[in-house]
Amino acid sequence: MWELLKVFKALSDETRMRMLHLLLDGELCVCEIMQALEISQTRASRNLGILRDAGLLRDRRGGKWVHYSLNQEVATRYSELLELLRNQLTEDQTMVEDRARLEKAVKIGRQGDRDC
Amino acid sequence: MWELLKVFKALSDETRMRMLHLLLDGELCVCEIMQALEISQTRASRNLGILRDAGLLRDRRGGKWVHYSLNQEVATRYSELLELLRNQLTEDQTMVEDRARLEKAVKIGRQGDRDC
DNA sequence: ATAATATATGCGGAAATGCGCATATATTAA
DNA sequence: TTAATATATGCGCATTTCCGCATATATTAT
Repeated sequence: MWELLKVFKALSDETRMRMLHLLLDGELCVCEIMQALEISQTRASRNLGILRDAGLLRDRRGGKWVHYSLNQEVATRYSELLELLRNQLTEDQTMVEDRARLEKAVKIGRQGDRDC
Repeated sequence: MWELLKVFKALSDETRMRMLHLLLDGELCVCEIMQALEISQTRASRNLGILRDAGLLRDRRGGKWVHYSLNQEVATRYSELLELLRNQLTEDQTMVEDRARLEKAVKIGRQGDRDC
């Protein structure tokens, strides 16, 4: 019960719902998410950490960047939840805008560019 | 998005998860739920109201009692969520105990007993 | 080595949440 | 009517949550 409760708590926040929705389509780094959602670095990092601690995301460092993606094990156990997010949110105006900004988003400070 | 967010917020609380789980098996009045969960009347009423306001429950007055049950329209839209609750919680020790207490629970003050 | 970039985190304050107490409201019984 | 029962709610307080600021850490470039 506590695991499911932690998952619901993690999902009960607009910022985190938007993050998770973007991550349904694949791995992203923190700076891409900040740009897509137009939020501060602190806010992005904190909320991604909450989703990770709830078991929904995993992270992976690649060079300067930390990449977040769905934790497949948990994502499978709660696939109904993720489908719900996809179905109910994809058409939402906020999500449309998030995805539009994500397309334009760039990993900042790319001189060097090793290991994106 | 706001509707789904409200649903997640409503579910992100232990008391409300337990209530909803009991209500998966059918309509209950406030005093039955207080007894099953061993919580105060205030706490029961407040949290049932939150689940109702999130659209998950409907209420119906019958005599002295207010009966809460799943809002079928919304429960259908979010059936995946309810299935998740059922699958992940039914075996949980807390839920087993809640159901045991519910079986023994009685509508208090039954002299008269009109309209249960 | 130093500098620049990307992310995480301690701290503090503002806002939201959870809940008990007392009380209000609704219904029924006498 | 008054009394008893079932539920809802205003208020206050303790706890939690959210987030910005400043700063720490990690990595890469020079």
